[in-house]
Amino acid sequence: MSVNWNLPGPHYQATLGLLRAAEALWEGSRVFFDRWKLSPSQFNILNLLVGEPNGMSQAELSRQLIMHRSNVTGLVDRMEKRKLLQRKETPGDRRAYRVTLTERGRRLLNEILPHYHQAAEEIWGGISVGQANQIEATLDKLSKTVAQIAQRGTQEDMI
Amino acid sequence: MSVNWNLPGPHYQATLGLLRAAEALWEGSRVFFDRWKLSPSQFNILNLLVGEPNGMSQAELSRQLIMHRSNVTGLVDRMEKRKLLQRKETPGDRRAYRVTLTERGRRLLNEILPHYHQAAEEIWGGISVGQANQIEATLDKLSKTVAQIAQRGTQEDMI
DNA sequence: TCGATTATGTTGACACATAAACAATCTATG
DNA sequence: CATAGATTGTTTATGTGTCAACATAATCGA
Repeated sequence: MSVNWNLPGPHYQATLGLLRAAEALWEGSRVFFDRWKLSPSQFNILNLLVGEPNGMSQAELSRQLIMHRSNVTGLVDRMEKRKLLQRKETPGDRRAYRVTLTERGRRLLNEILPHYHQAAEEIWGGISVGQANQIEATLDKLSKTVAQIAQRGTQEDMI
Repeated sequence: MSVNWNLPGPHYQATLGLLRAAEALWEGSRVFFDRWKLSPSQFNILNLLVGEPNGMSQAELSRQLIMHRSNVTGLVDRMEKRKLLQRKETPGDRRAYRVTLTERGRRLLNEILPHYHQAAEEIWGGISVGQANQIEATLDKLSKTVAQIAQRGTQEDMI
């Protein structure tokens, strides 16, 4: 008895801190966009669509935003109700919509972007672009590893 | 006309990447805990309570987890229904509960922890403890800055 | 061309999160 | 002591997210 079960490894605290920081960042962005009654996802949709004059299908949006199709339905519903977006029919495909920015949506995005850029500069404060990129790269690697590990647990009955 | 409005600063991409990584990490932890039908928040509750033989009030939980009181109600409801937790009355305070782990909750946590520790080691892979701590520190600083900036926007009508 | 498969969007059931409003209770100050 | 204010937990409304099931429509292979 009393083998070294459950002993936290050296990276245990770092992982807890990482997840806490990730959550704090996400929450911070939520509060930031609250001024304009937008969620981070809604901002991302505006940001994606502004470069697409022909719009995107909801399925494309769900892939870009890494979220389920069914969630896009509700997001687009609410943003369409606020007249930030509109659904147009897709020529040659009677299933899909083209979701495009309205003039009102474009105006809102242009109102937000300067604040967003300024916030981005402040967030990184004294950190150099090189360092920022390095942290981003590390985080990106970490995210991919996490995704792999997480997936592995759900595939224990593989062939 | 044509001043440098809306020009993305050098940190713009890094910020987008940072938020994307944060989201990916959070999503990864969600999928990881899914094996045990737990959400990350539920795991955090188990993890908090295991060190508190006398339990915690729901208000204390909400402060530790940085979430709204009303959310704790539902989380504790669901976990109590699964008999992972129990609400006991607080002597001397008829408003509050003491939320404590059941034996079943303790067993579940002990089942998860080894996997969690192993995942933590894998996530950080070749990264040294020193580097991990440095990244954690940087992220912590970034989170705090984000929180400040986010808050500032909601207080424009201050005295 | 027919039939199976795949793709798209919606719905319903559920979980998780916030905020506001409420009742019950505790606490501190006059 | 009395009462005004703070704290605790719940409820309701709303938004965000998942998943499974569904109807419709497109596509591809035999």
